[in-house]
Amino acid sequence: MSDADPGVLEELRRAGVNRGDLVALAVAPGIGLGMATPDGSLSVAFAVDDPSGVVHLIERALRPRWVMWSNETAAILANAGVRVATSWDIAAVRRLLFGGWRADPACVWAQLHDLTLDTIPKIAPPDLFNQFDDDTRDPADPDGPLRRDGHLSPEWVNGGWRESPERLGRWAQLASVVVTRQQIALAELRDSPAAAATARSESAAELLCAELSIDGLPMDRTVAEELVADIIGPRPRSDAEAAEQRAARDIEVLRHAPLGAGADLRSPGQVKSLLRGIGIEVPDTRAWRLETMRDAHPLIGALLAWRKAERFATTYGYAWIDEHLAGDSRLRGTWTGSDGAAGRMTASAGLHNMPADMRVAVIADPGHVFVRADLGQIEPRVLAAVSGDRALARATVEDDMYAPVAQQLGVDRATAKVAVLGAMYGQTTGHGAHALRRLESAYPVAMSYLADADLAAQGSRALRTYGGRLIPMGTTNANEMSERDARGQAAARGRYGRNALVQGAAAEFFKLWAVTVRARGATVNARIVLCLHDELLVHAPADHGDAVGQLLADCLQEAAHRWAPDNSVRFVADISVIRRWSDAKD
DNA sequence: TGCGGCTATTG
DNA sequence: CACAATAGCCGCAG
Repeated sequence: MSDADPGVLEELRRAGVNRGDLVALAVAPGIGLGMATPDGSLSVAFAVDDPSGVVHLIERALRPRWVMWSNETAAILANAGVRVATSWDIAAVRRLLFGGWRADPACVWAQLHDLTLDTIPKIAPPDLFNQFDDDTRDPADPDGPLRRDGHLSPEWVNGGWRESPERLGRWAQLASVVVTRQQIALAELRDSPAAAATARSESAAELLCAELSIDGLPMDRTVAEELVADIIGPRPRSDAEAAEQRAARDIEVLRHAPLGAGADLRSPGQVKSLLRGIGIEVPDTRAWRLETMRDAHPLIGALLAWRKAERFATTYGYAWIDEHLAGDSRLRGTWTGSDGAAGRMTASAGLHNMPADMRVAVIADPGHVFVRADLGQIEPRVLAAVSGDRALARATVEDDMYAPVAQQLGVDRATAKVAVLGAMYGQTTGHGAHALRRLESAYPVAMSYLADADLAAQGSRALRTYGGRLIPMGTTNANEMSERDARGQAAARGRYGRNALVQGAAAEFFKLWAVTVRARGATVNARIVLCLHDELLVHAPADHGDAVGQLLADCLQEAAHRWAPDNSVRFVADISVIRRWSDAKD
């Protein structure tokens, strides 16, 4: 650790930095570190090999809220083993305020300074453009981060900010300017009083994402490979052998076809022709459709089995294991805190859509357990909370809220469930239509909340979730399509908007729960290893298994109280302590 | 080579 | 077979 450390801590103290105060941070390993406070009381920059070490020191002494341009900073810290408690993630807050996906510094800066996004300068080819570049520079500060037109310099944005300690200091200063403007913008959202709280939990979720990407999901390679072998056979030793296995799988289906009828089973069109050859006419060849005609011809069953094997061969086979499962028995993907639409967490490497069969290979380390918890009926409970429907809220006192809803509607439970889900997804036709009318009279507040969202989205008007996240509604070019198509598109937007408010609020609540668990679990070495929309998988020392289970339940109540302070809606979770993910009962 | 369509998996 | 996502392969346009 550098000699500068005690000094910098003193400087923060002198500047009056306390627990939870905003301190903007820019780090570049091997170069240095810059820090600044929004009120200008502190601005430091110095060279240091391991900036994360300095951050760690300050974190232990003061625990400020670290302002970061994006979770790249969180990743640098976490890679160095430094896990800060709280942050203000500028990119995450930008997505909250303005929706969409783009959140790079140039874009954030422009938007908060009322500059149009299409005037953002792009990086120029070095030799061609240098002569013109001078025109845009600020004569008083030619190498500075700001251009005369107010935009950030593309040279700075594209890595120039980390070239020297001085530049890191200025980069942190700019971040501290941005955070103040973001706070003002959040406060101006009068219809979304929760927005500032959402900004903090979404920021913490970015810290969690950086850690999830680094930690990975415990997975036993031997068990995973055995499972793959059971389904598609042993690992091929050459490309030729792989092709042989592939052909052998194809034969198992094609031997049921009329003599000479060949088809590429990977081509939906050719499969349709193949089926026509055995007297089966279908609009598409999806599994649920073929399942209903399994008895019609032995080829159908063979084809469905082929599909399952093919899925493992192409997506979750040996190549997937080799690419994503590291030597330390961790399956790693890249996590993002908020997708473009409704704000759910997403992950690559198939972490969110891994076949359930693969869960047998997700095994806790020796001496450890998984504590798994999944929220029960999260979307209808969230609907009750965000719409403020007292009648629907009363139903949430039950573990199974569909039971009282069914009683209220005078229908059976299955019908009630389909009706509620249909209302949230926008189904207006078919079997659900009758029960939907009953729903409207029993829960008018919740149903009109959904209908309003539907109507606004149909009119391409942007929406905000309960937590304040903007759901932008793209306008489609209606004069390029028929009247019928235009109506279909509007209806699709309506369904999308209706669902986005429920799914989006549920995602925000889930993240608040997750970051609460992250904060409280640290003291017993409990680490979240998977977030699955309404389910948390926590890896913890076996001795603490039951305590962590209780902690997950406590954190849920804490999150519920902070998120919807009137406590009218009850949230429930199913919690179990297990050694393998597949041991959880569903 | 890029992209829309189809398919499968998860919540 | 509604809402969301990631991911692979095929077929077609350029």
